[in-house]
Amino acid sequence: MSNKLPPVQPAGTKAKLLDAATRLVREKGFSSTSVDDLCKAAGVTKGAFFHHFASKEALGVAAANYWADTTSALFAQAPYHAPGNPLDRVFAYLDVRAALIVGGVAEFTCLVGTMVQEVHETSPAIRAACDASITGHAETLVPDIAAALKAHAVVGIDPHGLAMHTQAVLQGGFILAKAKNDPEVARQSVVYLKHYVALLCGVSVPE
Amino acid sequence: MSNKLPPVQPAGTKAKLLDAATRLVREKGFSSTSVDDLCKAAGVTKGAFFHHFASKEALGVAAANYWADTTSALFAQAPYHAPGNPLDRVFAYLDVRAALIVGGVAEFTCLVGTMVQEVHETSPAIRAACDASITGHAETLVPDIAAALKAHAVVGIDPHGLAMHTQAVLQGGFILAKAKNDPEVARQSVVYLKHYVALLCGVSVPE
DNA sequence: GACAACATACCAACCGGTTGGTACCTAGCG
DNA sequence: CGCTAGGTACCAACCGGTTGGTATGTTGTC
Repeated sequence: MSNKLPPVQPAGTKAKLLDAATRLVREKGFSSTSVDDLCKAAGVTKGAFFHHFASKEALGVAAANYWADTTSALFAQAPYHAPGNPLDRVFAYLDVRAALIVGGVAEFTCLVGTMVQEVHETSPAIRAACDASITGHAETLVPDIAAALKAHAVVGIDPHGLAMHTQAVLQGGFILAKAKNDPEVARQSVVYLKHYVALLCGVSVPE
Repeated sequence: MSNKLPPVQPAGTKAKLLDAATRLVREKGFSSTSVDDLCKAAGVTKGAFFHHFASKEALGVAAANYWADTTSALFAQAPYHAPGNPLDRVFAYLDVRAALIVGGVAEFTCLVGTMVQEVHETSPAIRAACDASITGHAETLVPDIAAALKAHAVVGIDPHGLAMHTQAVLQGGFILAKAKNDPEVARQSVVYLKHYVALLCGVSVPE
């Protein structure tokens, strides 16, 4: 009956706070989300909050890292790695991204893109964590992009730059979706991006 | 010597507040910019603020409209309308946009893109004003885009959709520039967009 | 003397953060 | 084995400062 595992029992106070942050910050922004809001949403007290995080800024950094972890796990097991052809994997990635843009705006938008807008000048630590999340994800696309460009003899395009460009299109689509309160404009931008990749590689856009 | 024009004399308290908002909101975000901050930056008292604006939210709406006015005046007199060829005008527009992406992040980023991220769910009035600013600017590009597509016999592309896509690329570039604290990534995304337009129209990218 | 354009002083609510304390688990010791 | 020392996890109450907003007063102009 001895239980040597982590002493916690229900779901982890820290994780509950991080989950609450992921939701609330995307709804209201970082600075409009108060520590009290977070605690209430997570069902914990403020004492517990400051036991786990030295400051609200520290929670911001932790939330960005948590976001990087959960999204990279999501994309690692996503079905877009299946195609044998690298270009088809790139197309499949963009299809997955477009398919994820559904429902309420706060549900499909990017936590770190939202946070970095607000705090890029006031919190270097959060800014760096958000940058690491975005850039780290973009880098996972580079092998497929590089292989696709090479296979189609495309020259003069930097795979890293194109990977960052895909993230720019997604982040910009999120902003437009927020402005219009409608996901459609963001999905449409992914279609234009897919079209660009197709033209670049000299193939017709699939589907 | 009788002056029947607006009774103001120096530079306009309202305009000073709006200018301060344009600067501070891009630096710190909307909710982190307090009414006191705005007043101090504009050199006016809080009584003056609430004389001109019913609430902080009302200032947000006014700032979005002010932004729409000043940027549309800027782009109306920009040199990209000169070329006789519509496609060249589109390229020139993108060159102008890229050329504007210089200096500190808060200086070239978009006020309404920043604001709408934060308040899209909490302030419908500000959200609508930001949408009007972005969409209104995008619509000014439609005639040139439509003419360019027609001149090059491109079918299946909606000029309105492509115009919105250009704004998505710009807004996304701004976010990446904030994350990296470097304008270069935003300029680069404009280059990819220009490349897309060139491929679409079957021409080589100029310069 | 009516009215717009401010200024000054103030307010209740809320902010991030701190305090002192409690409950519980584990390690070590005799 | 019992006991205690120390650490982790958490809580309720509180703190000084800041928040958006207001009430009231003053000034200059038609």
